[in-house]
Amino acid sequence: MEQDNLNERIWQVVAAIPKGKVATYGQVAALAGAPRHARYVGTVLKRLPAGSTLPWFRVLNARGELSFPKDSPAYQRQREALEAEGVEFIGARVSLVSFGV
DNA sequence: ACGTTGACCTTCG
DNA sequence: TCGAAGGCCAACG
Repeated sequence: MEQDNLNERIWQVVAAIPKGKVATYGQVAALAGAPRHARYVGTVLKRLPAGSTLPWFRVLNARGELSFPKDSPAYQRQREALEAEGVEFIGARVSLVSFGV
């Protein structure tokens, strides 16, 4: 099924991230066919509808860190979810073991 | 239709 | 390695 909406294509890419792996916004955008829409990926995830089982927590920024401030509840929740999948955290950074490169 | 915002990325110092 | 500045493009008011 071809998604004409870039929005839905991003969902497919994020959903295609294997468990225990992570991807940057830039990579998700590139795999979605929009190398310049890195920011838009974040906008889409923020606008993500409730009830969607999309693994948005597997998407990090280019620095290999979470996109939320450390004092944010979402930050701790995302980090916990990633560690539960076997993601190796080095301080505030992640091994950035992408799935495709 | 215009200006501002933003879960970003890359380059320069 | 870290910090600041520029660029990019869709969504929102």
